Amino acid sequence: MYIDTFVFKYILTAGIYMDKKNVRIKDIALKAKVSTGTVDRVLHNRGRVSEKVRDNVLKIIAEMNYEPNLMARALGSNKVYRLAALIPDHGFDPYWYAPKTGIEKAGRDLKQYGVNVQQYLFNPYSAESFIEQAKLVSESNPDGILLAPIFYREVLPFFKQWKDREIPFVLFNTQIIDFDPLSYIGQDSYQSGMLAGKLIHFGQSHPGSVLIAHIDEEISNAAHLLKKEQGFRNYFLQNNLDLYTIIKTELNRSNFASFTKELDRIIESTPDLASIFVTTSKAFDIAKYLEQRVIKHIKIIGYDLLPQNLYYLNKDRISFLINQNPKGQGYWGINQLVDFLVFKKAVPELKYLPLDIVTKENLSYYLDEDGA
Amino acid sequence: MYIDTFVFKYILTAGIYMDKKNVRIKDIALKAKVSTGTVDRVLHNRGRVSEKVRDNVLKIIAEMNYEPNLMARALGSNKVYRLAALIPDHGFDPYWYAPKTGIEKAGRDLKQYGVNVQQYLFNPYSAESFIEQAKLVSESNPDGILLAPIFYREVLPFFKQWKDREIPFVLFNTQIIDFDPLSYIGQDSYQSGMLAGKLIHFGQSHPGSVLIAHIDEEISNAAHLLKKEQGFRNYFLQNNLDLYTIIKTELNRSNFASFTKELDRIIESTPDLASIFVTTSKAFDIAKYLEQRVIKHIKIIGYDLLPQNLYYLNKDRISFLINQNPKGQGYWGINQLVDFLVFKKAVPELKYLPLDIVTKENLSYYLDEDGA
DNA sequence: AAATACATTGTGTGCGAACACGCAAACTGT
DNA sequence: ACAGTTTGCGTGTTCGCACACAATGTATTT
Repeated sequence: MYIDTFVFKYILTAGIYMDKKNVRIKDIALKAKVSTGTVDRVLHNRGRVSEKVRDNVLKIIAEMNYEPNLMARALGSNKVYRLAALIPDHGFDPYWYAPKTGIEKAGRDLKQYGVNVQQYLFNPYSAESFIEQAKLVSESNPDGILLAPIFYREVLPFFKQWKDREIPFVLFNTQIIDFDPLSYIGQDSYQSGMLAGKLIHFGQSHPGSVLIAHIDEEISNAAHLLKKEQGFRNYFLQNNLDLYTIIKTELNRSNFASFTKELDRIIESTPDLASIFVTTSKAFDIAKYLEQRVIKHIKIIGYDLLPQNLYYLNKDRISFLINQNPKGQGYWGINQLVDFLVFKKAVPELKYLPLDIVTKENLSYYLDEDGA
Repeated sequence: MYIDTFVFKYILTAGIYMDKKNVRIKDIALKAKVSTGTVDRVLHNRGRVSEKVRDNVLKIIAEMNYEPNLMARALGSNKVYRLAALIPDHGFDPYWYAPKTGIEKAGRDLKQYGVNVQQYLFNPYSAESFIEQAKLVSESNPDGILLAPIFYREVLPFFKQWKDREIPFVLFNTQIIDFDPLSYIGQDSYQSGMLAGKLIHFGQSHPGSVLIAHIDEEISNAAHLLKKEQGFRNYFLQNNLDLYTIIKTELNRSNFASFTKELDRIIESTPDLASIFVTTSKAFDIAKYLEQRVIKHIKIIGYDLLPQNLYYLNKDRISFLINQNPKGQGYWGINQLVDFLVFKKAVPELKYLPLDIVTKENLSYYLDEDGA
């Protein structure tokens, strides 16, 4: 009778049990007195196996605590997985540069597993552009899709189509629960609003006015922003900080004159304004304005590590940036697809990434992180 | 002539170049008109190869941009790597629980690569205990070692020994550059002091007194603490905040009476004390003290997500905790060893982990993170 | 009783790299 | 000149898994 030598190889040394190598299909076959082919059939519900044998094999698999060797699996199957990433072009909004790099990093890391990521970029301000690229994605018939579904109405037909064709898709940045996606990767907007509230409250011990500024050229992300606002307001409510006055504005960067004018109006009419919470990644616009007006006492909290934001962060014009980890969103999004497709693991349908508080002093650690 | 079909398989679709699968040794052999064995010899400087062939193969390797398939490599070699982790027992100091879990997570993740991690725990307050466990590590003759070298003098002979025996070792938590370790994983203490300075300054816009509290039963970590203090002080210096008075104390928890008495003395003699920076993971002791004395206006900044700290963080008695990512230190430490031993990658000799600013509102994301 | 159908189980090959082995040609020395 | 050594290179097996294919066995039919 054949017995693998390794079974004996890694036994006790000085009473300390050394984990032996993992159980293989072969070991199970041996113990169950069947061939590896049969074990394989049981494991993958492939072909037919008699009740009796199946039950026995399953029992032994459980007993021996079998876990497949993922490397051997990936090596053997040698399949190429083609993934599509459908994201906005960062030429239109620099925010989208980070997810792109995360996706690219994931692509590099996973290349050895036969993963191939193709990007499809669309104009975040044009629904037609989105539809056009989404069609291309569909036509390319990928094995999985990662996308930032910022056009709710327009994306739904694609979801339906992908679901019918059984192509798994992972969302990031914007959460949509229709047609149950494989997974959503992103930030908890409400909670990040709370966090911003905490930071502002901490930096402003004496009550005063606080401005919430929504700066975006479109309202396509409105759901996000409103959740942030809600979280922010609730922080002050829950902590009974009713001496703080919260005011709010919606600004449009495309018209610089009106942008400035509106801010002028607010500053003038709110002498006790001490902090501004910018719900989008455009805090630098406020910082620039304050710099021009030589106003130094107003603190800014914003989002995302865009170069323009970092410029003002390093000048201490922006106090904190909340990092929504956009690079990580791209990175983990691809990883979720691969976990599902290649490694056949169960993937959580919701993955919130950390809300990092970034300031001048700890910035460097968040810049070139490995996407992890 | 034999040509692999895959070379032609993944070519252009609609003008988009699809990355083909990775180059294999076989492909190189084919192009260089030698056998795979020869390519292998060139790659590993194993056996002898004529100048001419060697140069040609090297050229083609570079040309084709060959990258070995790590999975195939690990699968084939089938070696068991035994790693030793030499860390303090968290029974003596709960701080060490997190690194332990990180090490364990890494062990689980890497088990499939034939990695086996054995822990050796020592009493962080006993040099003898450390020596004893370090000896056990040496005797077990591991393939690699991860350790928190908190006893400087005592660890040096072991470093020498391991270096002689060519056992790579990675340090975390405490940086020691003698006998050049493979890598150091940890935090930048100076920078974290700066960060604490920023936070306290932000929360205390009106000048006042600030207390630096070193709380530890031993001074074994003193180098750390001093660097933190230095960074902290330099924040105030560099920003010309000379209206802030920085005072300092060293407290000892083992004697509760004197601990309380010293704090009483400071509080009394410093009426404008507004913030306390605790350089160790024992901020909860200060929080408890302030709670007992019903003092609410003094803000605390501390380190590390110990359960006791979290208790006071959630009660808003501690404003912020700087997370030194102890779990990540363990996790990445093991990973460095594996990258070096198993995957034969180059590993950075210094890896600083992010200094996360943790508050009640973003705590949850740092608690059950995957160690990444 | 032989032929056929179908249910069940076993065997063999390939994935990419590592490495042991082996064999021929080119040297070496006496 | 011939045995022995060194040099230079090719072959074959292994790792664990997936999957195609081959080979059993059992039941039903003619």
